Amino acid sequence: MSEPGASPTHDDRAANTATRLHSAAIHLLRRLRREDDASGLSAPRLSALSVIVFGGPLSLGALAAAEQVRPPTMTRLVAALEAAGLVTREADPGDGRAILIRATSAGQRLLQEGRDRRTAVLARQLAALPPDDLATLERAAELLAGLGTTTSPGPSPTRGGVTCQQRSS
Amino acid sequence: MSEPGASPTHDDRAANTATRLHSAAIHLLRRLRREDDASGLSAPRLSALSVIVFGGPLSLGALAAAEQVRPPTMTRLVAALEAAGLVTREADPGDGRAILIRATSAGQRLLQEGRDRRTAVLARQLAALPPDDLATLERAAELLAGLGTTTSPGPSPTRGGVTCQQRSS
DNA sequence: CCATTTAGTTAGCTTTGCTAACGAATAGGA
DNA sequence: TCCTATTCGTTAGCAAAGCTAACTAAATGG
Repeated sequence: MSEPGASPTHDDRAANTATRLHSAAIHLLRRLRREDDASGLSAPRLSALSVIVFGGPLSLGALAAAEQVRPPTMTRLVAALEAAGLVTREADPGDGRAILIRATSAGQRLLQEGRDRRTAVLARQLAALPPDDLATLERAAELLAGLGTTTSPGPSPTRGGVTCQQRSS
Repeated sequence: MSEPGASPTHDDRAANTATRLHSAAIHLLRRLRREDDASGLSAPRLSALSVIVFGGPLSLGALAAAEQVRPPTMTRLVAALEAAGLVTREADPGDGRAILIRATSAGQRLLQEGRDRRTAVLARQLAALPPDDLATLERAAELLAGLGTTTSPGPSPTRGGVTCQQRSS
């Protein structure tokens, strides 16, 4: 990038870091996916359930938007969660077209257990790091979460009615 | 976690950070996937091509291991890359069972362009960060890449013949 | 009151992951 | 030397997750 030997510019470092974060994200998720079997819930389902649990009852469209997925995809995910007894689908009293998706107590319970199991491997690896490295990753997670939400200038209000940032898993 | 109000333990912070990194990785990749169409190459193909380009000619098994994927999955990915003229498959002169996968010049070119495009969005966001935040993420990417390779105790030898750590994108 | 828009679903396709089962080639022991 | 492991890659077949296109039902609005 730019002159070899010259100290890299800010933009060069950004591009390089973007590539490496991209790679890291791919491999991190591939590793964590191995733990899915234990909970019986795949990553997309677990992620959607997480939004439902923490984001309160919400519509399918809002859920799809929060998960950055098209409505038909979310329809299928919700159907699977409903079939598993983890969420319910009720008519929205204020809008006959919309539905309200709500987590059951079983869903809340399973989320906790499943997510814990899923991240346990990573947590164990992180716990083995020296404290300052862990702090670096803590801050990195914050920064990465912030990247997605700062697309619009200004303080940006509620961002779709979902509590946001709550969503983990 | 642990006592509310008490300062969190190292393990608590590790668990918390694991959850947030997990979430960040999911959403980061979902955002970047949107850029796939431009290069015509999906994330798994781009990632595999990257290993081939930077990891030199290597066997299918080594490639599958590097990508943390089963051999049949890699067979299909390589077939797609070969059909697109991005890699070649030649017989290994030293082992009649194995094959050597090598990137074509078209593959090298496309990797560069495709990966740049794919990470451009992220790179732009990163470039907008203050230098010390960018440094934090640089270090985080290093740490995350290191997590996957330190599973076995001891210095761990060649790990499958791949240069390792070379793999970017 | 009818036209337009919006919310969700259904249908159908592609890609990616897996396991199981197989053929071919290598390695090692009797 | 020959016969059995083992290993490498492929094929076949399945499930999950993503998409677009097309549809129904409900709400909006002129």
